[in-house]
Amino acid sequence: MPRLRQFDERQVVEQAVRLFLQNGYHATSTRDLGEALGLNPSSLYRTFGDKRGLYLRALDRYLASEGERAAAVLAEPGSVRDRLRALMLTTLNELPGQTDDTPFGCLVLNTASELGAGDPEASKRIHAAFEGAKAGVNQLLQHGIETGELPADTDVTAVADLVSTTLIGLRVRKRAGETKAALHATVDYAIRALG
Amino acid sequence: MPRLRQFDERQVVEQAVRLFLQNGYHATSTRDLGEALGLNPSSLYRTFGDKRGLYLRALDRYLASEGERAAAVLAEPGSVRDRLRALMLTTLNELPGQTDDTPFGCLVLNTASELGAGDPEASKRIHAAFEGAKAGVNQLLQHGIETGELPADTDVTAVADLVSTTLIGLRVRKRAGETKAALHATVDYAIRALG
DNA sequence: GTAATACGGGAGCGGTCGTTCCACAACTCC
DNA sequence: GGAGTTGTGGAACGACCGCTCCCGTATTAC
Repeated sequence: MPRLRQFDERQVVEQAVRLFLQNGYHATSTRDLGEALGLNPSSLYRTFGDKRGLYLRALDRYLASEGERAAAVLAEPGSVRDRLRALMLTTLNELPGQTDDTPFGCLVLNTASELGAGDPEASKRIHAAFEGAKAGVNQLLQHGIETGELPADTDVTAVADLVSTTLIGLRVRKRAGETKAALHATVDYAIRALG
Repeated sequence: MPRLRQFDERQVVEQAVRLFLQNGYHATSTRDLGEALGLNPSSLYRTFGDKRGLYLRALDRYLASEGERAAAVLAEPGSVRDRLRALMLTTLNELPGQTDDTPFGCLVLNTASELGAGDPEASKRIHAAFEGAKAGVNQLLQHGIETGELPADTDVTAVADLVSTTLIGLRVRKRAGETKAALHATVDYAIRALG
């Protein structure tokens, strides 16, 4: 019955992710979004409700793609150490289009820092992301114990907690503009610390 | 010759730190600041130039007080492990007045996340803070080796790098609203991981 | 006292914010 | 083809933004 939508919603949300990654929530105006997404205000508001709605959609999209990315890395063959290293390194990869002087960082962590725990919907997603990361590392470590790569008495919970906390630190340091060399060195230290 | 200033500049800057900690840079308006600081626009702008100037002053004040706090902890007597634990725990302490549902986090990291590497003056301060933290931990570890508390072959650079990255992760997790119990557990894991 | 100087109070500037509204276009169903 | 429904385009709303200006006031130097 109706007229068809003239834009790809998914593509639009992904573009919104980029904008929010670059400038954060408050510094990205609905006009910026409309222009970059090729949407006029009425389309934007009809589709996403309001700016916060679009932000949460972008956050969801980001979580999904990051989750896929992490799962793919963890599912690869190879030693646990290699996969853990790969996991850390992929979180440091650049999205195409971002420059070195304005690294994007992680939308989850940027959200946590900018909005704090004030927005309940955002908080839910942040904590889900934290738990997901920890669970992934946990599972990987467990696998390492089973194959004998890691000592049987490894405190999986503790190490997974530390590794995921280190991952957070790494991504914030990246957002702050630290060099790849420095971040890669930290990754090496972390792998080596596994013993 | 002139009329005396009727407010305590330092007190005003500290109040600005609190506001920026709570709401971030963009979500804190100059009117919010003026109201909370008891300053009308003309006084505010005469004293600090503009909003960004006040922000950088607040950042400087924050860096100074955090630096003092860290130095005090590191200078205390006791084992290296105890002091390292104390250092981590103090970064998780609450400022008076903040509630559990809007934890403040760290102004340095909030700045890094919200503004990215875009503001050169802010970036300078962020990197100085990172380097300072790493240097402090480094020095403490070195001391631990000299007293024999830590193994002589400890890779001080690597451990200091990892510990300071973990500190970043801890503070972001706090800002995200994680429980004290979870954060304290991570601190325990980190200390234990020293071997 | 008088001149000089910085401050306090507050109205108000131009601009941008998030958001809404409405006329019109495009599509499906009958 | 007409009715019904949804999307698009763009102007515009009230609120708030960072910031400036002006004027009366308080203080110091002489």
